[in-house]
Amino acid sequence: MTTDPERLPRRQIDKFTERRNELAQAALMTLAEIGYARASLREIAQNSQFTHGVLHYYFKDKFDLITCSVRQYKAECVTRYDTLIAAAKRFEDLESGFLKALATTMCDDAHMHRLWYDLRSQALYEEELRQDVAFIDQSLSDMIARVTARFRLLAGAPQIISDGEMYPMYDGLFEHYLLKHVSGQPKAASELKAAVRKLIRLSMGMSGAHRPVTKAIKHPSARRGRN
Amino acid sequence: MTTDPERLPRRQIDKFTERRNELAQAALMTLAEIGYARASLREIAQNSQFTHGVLHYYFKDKFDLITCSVRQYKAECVTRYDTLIAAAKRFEDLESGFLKALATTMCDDAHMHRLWYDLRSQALYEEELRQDVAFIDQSLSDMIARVTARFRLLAGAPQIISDGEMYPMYDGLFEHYLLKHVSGQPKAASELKAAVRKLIRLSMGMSGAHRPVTKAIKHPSARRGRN
DNA sequence: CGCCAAATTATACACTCGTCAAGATTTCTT
DNA sequence: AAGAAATCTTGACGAGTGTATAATTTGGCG
Repeated sequence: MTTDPERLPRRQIDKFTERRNELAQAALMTLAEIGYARASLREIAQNSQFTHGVLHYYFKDKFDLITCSVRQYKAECVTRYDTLIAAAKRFEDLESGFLKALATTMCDDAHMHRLWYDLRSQALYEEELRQDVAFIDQSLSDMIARVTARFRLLAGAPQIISDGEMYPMYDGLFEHYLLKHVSGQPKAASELKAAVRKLIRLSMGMSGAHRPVTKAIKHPSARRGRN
Repeated sequence: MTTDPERLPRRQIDKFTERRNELAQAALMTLAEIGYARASLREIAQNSQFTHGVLHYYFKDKFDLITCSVRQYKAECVTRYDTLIAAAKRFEDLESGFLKALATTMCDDAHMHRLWYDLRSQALYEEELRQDVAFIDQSLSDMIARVTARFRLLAGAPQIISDGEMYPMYDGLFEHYLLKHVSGQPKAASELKAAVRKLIRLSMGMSGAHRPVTKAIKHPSARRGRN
């Protein structure tokens, strides 16, 4: 029988959830490595410092472990571009920084991203996953919304497409070039940047060739540093 | 040992591949129903009129069966909008027809579409799947390219974004609203249509509010044959 | 019909899976 | 230090998997 956390003193609850998170983290590694369908409890335990039996001590069942891992995953990736947004004062800086960050995380965190697409696809079949997946999707959509809002502010462009409609397009591009990257195509990252750049321009009513307006935010003092 | 088709008379080859396709079709149903990860050979056979042993008579192994099914799947969906393209003479007709067809297939063929996204996600993990997935992806991209080319022709708009970059955006929207639809959101279909409509307009340099130009194909006779 | 090969079934094997419980070990409290 | 509680290991169970092979049925042809 799993210990009921509600009947434990505060100190033990901390330790309990602490180990839970520790195991969830290890599970996350295994999930990212071999995928949702192939990640068995024994395999997950083997990538941790415990044996497979302990998983049932900290988690009700496999699904409890998976969802705990997934929630942990979300927290890692949702604020990825926020410092970038806060720092960028010019359209070009935000754009180049965003594109570079996108391409970098696609390559460096490829395994985590593919896990996300794996889980989201499984949510098409397993109803139990949908709530968590929908929450993460919304978080990512919000993140894109913050970026695009900043883009519009810096370029002085109006919003001609809603945030909820914008995110799936970015996501479609990311998923597409992620598959190309994982498949070993070396140009996937640069192609992602080029495609997203066009989507940014499109979504703000700029033709691809147009130079961004960079509506003099405050003082248009310096125009240097193109890219 | 599986019978080698190359050593059989022509008549038996037909029967052999015929049954192969028959079984692949049954497998496709099961795959769409319960997903790639959960589709066992016994489950697949149970949805056919045979027992699971016969699968190894017609297929080398499970992967051989899966890929055969996947190739069969592709053939069904790639020419979906071609008659629509050929028939539409005005921008508005093509647009409304395309949007309606998109929404209809998303609802009616939801299980097949979710299988496609399932398989594409699994290709992120299983290298053996990537070639088939890449081929289907390219076929879908070509299909979108034919549609958008027709859009541009009817609206007299220039191409401001490449076909290879356009497809993932359409696909991202489709995948997004498919998940919403499968999750039971009744407005998913109409939201898909609204979002794709905006993407069409965006990709041709029209602001969302603008009425399509419908550059009166003055003398359609001279433009015939473009396809 | 009788026969042989193709086609199909039925069964078996070795393996992995999630789950569970009993026992061993560590940690904490008093 | 001793007992109690928390934690971890070990091994087992039944179900399900892909694969392989022997047994059986089917169908065409001399």
